[in-house]
Formats: sequence, structure tokens, C-alpha cells
Amino acid sequence: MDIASPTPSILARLRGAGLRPTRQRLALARLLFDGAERHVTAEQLHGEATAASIPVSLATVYNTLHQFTGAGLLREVVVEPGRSYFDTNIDDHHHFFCESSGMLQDIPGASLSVSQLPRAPAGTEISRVDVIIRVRRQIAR
Amino acid sequence: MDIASPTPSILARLRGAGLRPTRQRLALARLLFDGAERHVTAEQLHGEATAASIPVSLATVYNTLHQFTGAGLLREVVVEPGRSYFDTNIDDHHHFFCESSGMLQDIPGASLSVSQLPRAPAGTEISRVDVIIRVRRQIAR
DNA sequence: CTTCTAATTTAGAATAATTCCAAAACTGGC
DNA sequence: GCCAGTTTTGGAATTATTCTAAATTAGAAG
Repeated sequence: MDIASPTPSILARLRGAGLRPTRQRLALARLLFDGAERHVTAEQLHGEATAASIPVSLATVYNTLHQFTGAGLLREVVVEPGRSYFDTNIDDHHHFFCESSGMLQDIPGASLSVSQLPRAPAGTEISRVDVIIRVRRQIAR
Repeated sequence: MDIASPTPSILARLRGAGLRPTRQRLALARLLFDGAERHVTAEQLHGEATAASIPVSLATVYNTLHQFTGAGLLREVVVEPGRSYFDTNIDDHHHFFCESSGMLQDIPGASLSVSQLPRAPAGTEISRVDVIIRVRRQIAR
């Protein structure tokens, strides 16, 4: 298996986040960030790593996803009870979630706006505003 | 234990939803709808029932919460992976979710507005728009 | 008031996603 | 290379939830 020549930017991203560029973190980061933006579950990513002959335990996949999320490299999206998605797109944006198929789809931040945001409860500050537009397959007609 | 004289409106609500007013459904409905609006988990509700000497199994609590949700008597709110809240407020509204404490708080529908809603993906229709304002306890300063 | 049938409830086992654990392997500095 | 502190690991443990088959119950009918 080829683990040489990590994309420089990926190495830099890990370093910048204060995460040691270990073999498994580099491999997972490459799987996550080298393609188009997307939403993955821990199981999925673990499956991809295995398929790519990158031996990494599921526990490490979970650890890594949470570390990346904590470092701002990923965003966790919660739309279904009992399953977490991790979004490689960390720009300001929202989501469509199809209840029929389970598909998640990004909505660019600019194409939707939330106004008249109420004040956060006393003693708290806003960390993020999530808008989830739940859709379902259209009933035949 | 007193299970007589269910609030008429509760009986009517169950009937209207096509749900037989069984002892456990009536009791749970009373726990859910007889007080102020709130957010409960299955475990919590089961605990309340037990505390009120209403013998009902956890499985029934889950069944009932889902039936009520399907009938539009409750709304499921998903904010944390691995835990579902059920909201007794079914009016148009949104939520504050405190990541530090796990507290959920309603935001009346009118005090926030989402505009420029993008078109739903082809073949789907919008079932609901959820806005979750995530807050966290303010850092001391 | 009984009887019957289908709907409902139940305890407990089963499942699924995730976290925990202590031991083994690795990383980076010297 | 050697060490100390990080990481990774397999497997057990945990948590929330769902499933299952048997027992109970509600409501209709007689």
C-alpha cells in the first residue's frame, strides 16, 4: 500500500490543528478530503479504509472523526436518532435531509437566510445555527 | 391508582387519531399533555409513569411515543446522536439546544424567519423545516 | 353479561451505534 | 537508537432502541 507523499495541504491541516500526522490520521484525512465534499458515517469511512487496504480500527475512526470535528476540519450533522454524519464541508451552509432515503444534501449558506434571530438564553452564546429542511419522496399523483 | 375521568379532550384526541384509548395510552397522554409544553425522552416518560404508579413497560412507552408522533400529537426533535426528544408543542416553532447542558428550549415560530427557501430536490417535497440554534454556556470573562 | 377477535401490551432478548479499556505500537525529540 | 508521551487497537461494555412471541385487553356481537 502506498502511504507516501501525503497531499501537502492535508499534512498542513493536521499540523495546524495540533494533531500528530499519524499513519491512520493521514490515511483517513485523505479519504475524507481528497475528493468532493460529502457526508459520511463512521461505519462508511471504516468500510472505505478497509476497501483501500488501510488497516484501521473502528475505534480509531470514531476517535479521528471526533478529533477532526473538534479541530474544525469536519462538522457533525445530526438528523436521525442513532446515527451521526460527518460533513467535509465546513463552510456556512445548511441541509436537505430526505426522510425516505436518508440522503443528506448541502444547501449553500447564501441560498437561504435566517432573520430575526432571537437572543440566546441568558448565560449562553450561539455556537451555530443549523437549518434542516426535511423532505420526503413525493407521493405519486 | 386513579385512572378514571380522562380529560375529555385527551380521549377525543386519541379517538381522533384513530388510536384506541387504552389504559396506558390514556395515562401517558395525560402525563404528556396535562401540564406545560415540554420535551421528554422515552426513559424520562417511563420514569414519570413509574413514579406515578402507572405500570407501563418501556416498550409501550416507545410504541406510544411513535404512534403519537405519527398521529401528529407529538413532534420528534433530533439534536444529539443517540437520543430522541419528543416535543409536546406541535405548533410551528424552532429550538435552542444548549450543548453544555443538553437543555432544549422552544423558539416560537413567529420570532424567527427563514426566507429564500430553496426548491426541494426533484421528486421530493418539503415535510418540515427545522431550525436548531446551538448555544453553549458562555465562557467566563 | 359472555364470547370472540383483533389490537395492544409485555418481559426479555436482540440489535445498532458508540464508547471505554488496558495493553501494544508508534512518533518525535535527543 | 532510546525514551516518554501519544495513539492505536481488539474486544468488552454501554446506551438507546427495536423486536418477538406470548399474555392481556378493548370493543363488537350475540
